[in-house]
Amino acid sequence: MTREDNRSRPATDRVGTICRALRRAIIEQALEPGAKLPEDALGERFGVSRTIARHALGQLAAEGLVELRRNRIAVVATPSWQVARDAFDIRIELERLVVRQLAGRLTKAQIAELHAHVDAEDEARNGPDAISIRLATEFHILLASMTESPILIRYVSEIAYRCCLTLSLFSRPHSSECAINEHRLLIDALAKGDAEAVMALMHHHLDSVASRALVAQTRPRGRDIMDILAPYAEPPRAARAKAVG
Amino acid sequence: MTREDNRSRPATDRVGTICRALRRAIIEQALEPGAKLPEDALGERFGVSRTIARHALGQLAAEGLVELRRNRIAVVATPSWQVARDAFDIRIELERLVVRQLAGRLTKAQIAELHAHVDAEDEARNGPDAISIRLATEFHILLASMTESPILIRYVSEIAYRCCLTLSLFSRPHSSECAINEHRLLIDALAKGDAEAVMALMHHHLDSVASRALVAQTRPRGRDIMDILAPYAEPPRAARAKAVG
DNA sequence: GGCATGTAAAGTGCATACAGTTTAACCTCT
DNA sequence: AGAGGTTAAACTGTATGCACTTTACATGCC
Repeated sequence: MTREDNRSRPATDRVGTICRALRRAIIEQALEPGAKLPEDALGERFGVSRTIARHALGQLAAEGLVELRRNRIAVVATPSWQVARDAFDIRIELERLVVRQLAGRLTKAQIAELHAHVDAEDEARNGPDAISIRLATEFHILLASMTESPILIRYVSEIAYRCCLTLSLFSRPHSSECAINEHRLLIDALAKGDAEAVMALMHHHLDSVASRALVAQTRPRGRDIMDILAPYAEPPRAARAKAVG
Repeated sequence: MTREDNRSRPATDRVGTICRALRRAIIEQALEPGAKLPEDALGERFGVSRTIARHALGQLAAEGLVELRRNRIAVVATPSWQVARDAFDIRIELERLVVRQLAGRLTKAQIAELHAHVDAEDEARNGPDAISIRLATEFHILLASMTESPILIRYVSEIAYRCCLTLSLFSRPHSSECAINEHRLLIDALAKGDAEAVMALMHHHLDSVASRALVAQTRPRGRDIMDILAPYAEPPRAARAKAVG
C-alpha cells in the first residue's frame, strides 16, 4: 500500500528512509513507547530485507528512540523520568547555544520561515496532541538547522526527538497554546538580536515545557506493569540501585 | 594473529568490541584521518564477517569518527576547521553542565580516581603525543561518566573523541603540561564545591585547549591534496558553496 | 483449576552469495 | 611517452539461509 517508491530517488539510501519514517511514527505516537519493532515486519512493510531494517533499528537505537536488547525484539524506547529530566537539562544548554549563534543573524526569509512554521502550529492546535507536539519539536529543529553547524543540528534534533517522545509519555492533555506564544516571542527576540535576552527566553521556554510535562515524577501513563507497580513495591531497605544504561 | 578471543565473553557483542578498538586506534592516530577502512579487511582482522564490520562502521559514522559515502570505502573522518570550532563550542557547554552537576558531590574515592588518572597523564607526558592526547580526552570522559547521566555521558564522550581527532589533526607539537595542571585545578575546584568557579575553570580550560590547537585556521597537516590546495585555488567569483554534512 | 514442562513458532545473530559500482591496472593508439 | 579507453579487481549494497534464543502455546500432572 504505502510502499516506498524506489524509483523516486535513484540510488537513495533506504535505511535513511526507514529511519525517517519510524522517527516520525514514534514521535507522533503512532508507535507508542514499548511497541515492538520486529525486523521481519519492518522489512516487509518497507519492501526491504531484514538486513536493512536491522540497520535502521541500529541507527535509531543510537539516537535513543529505540531500545535494542540482545536476542529480543526491538521496542520503542520508554525513557525513565530521570533520563527525561537529564535530557531537558542538556537540551536547554544546547538550544541556548543555538539562539546565541542565531540572535541578530537571521535573514528576512528565515524569519518568515519561522513564522510560517508557527502558523502551522497554530492551525494544528485543535488537532490531535501528537501532531502539535511534533510541530513544536520541529520548530526547535528548524531553528537549530539555521545554525548550519552540523554537530549542533544533529544533537539538538536527536535530543528534541527524545524529549518529544518523553512528552508524549508523561504529559497531561498538553496545553500547547502558551508554548506557541513563546515560540513567537523567541522569533521576535531573535530578530531584535539581543543574544542574552533570547537565551534567557529560550531557557525559560524549555524550562516551562519541561516542568509542565515533568511535574514531580508523574508516573508514565500505563504501559508496562512492572513500571506501574514499581512505586508500590517495598524497596528492600537498601538504597535503590543506580541502574543506568 | 591477534584474533579476538571469542570465548572470553560468552555472548558478547562483537560490533561493540570492534567499535572500541577502532575508536581507540583512531584517537591514538594509529589510524590517521583519511585512512581507509574496508569492511573485508576489518572483518578479517577481527575474525567476523563483513556484516559485523559494516555495522560497526555505521556506529562510528553516527559518532562522527568515520565518514561513510555510498559505494565508497569508509575512511577515518577528517573534520574541517569549522566543524572543529563548532565541536569545541558545544563541548564547552556540555562540560560546564558536567562540572555543575558534579561540584561538591564527588566522593573521596572518585576524587582519588581522578587524581590517579591525572598521575597517569603526567607519566605519559614524555611519551608519544597521541597517548597524552588520548589520556587527556579520557579524563574528561571519566568526569562525565561520574554524572551517571547516560545522555550526558554519551554526548560528552562522543564530542570529546571528535575533538581529540581534531587535535591530532591540527595541533603543533602539543604542549600538554599546562593542560595537565588545569586538570588538577579542576579536581580541586570540584572538591571544594563552588559550582560557578569550577564552571568558569572548565570553560577556560577548554577554551585554551581549543585555541592552542585551532589558532586561526591552521591548515591541517598534509594528507589530502585537494584540501591543501583549496586555499590556493581561485574561488570562481561566486560565494563559496555552503557545504554541510 | 493451577502449575510445570516440553515443543513449535517467531525472531534475532551472523555468514555468505550475488549484483552493481567504483577503482586501478593495462593496453592501445597517437 | 602521454592521453584515452577498456577490462579486471576491489568493494559496497542487499537478500537469503542457517543456527541459536526467546516466547507462546498446548499438554500433562497434581
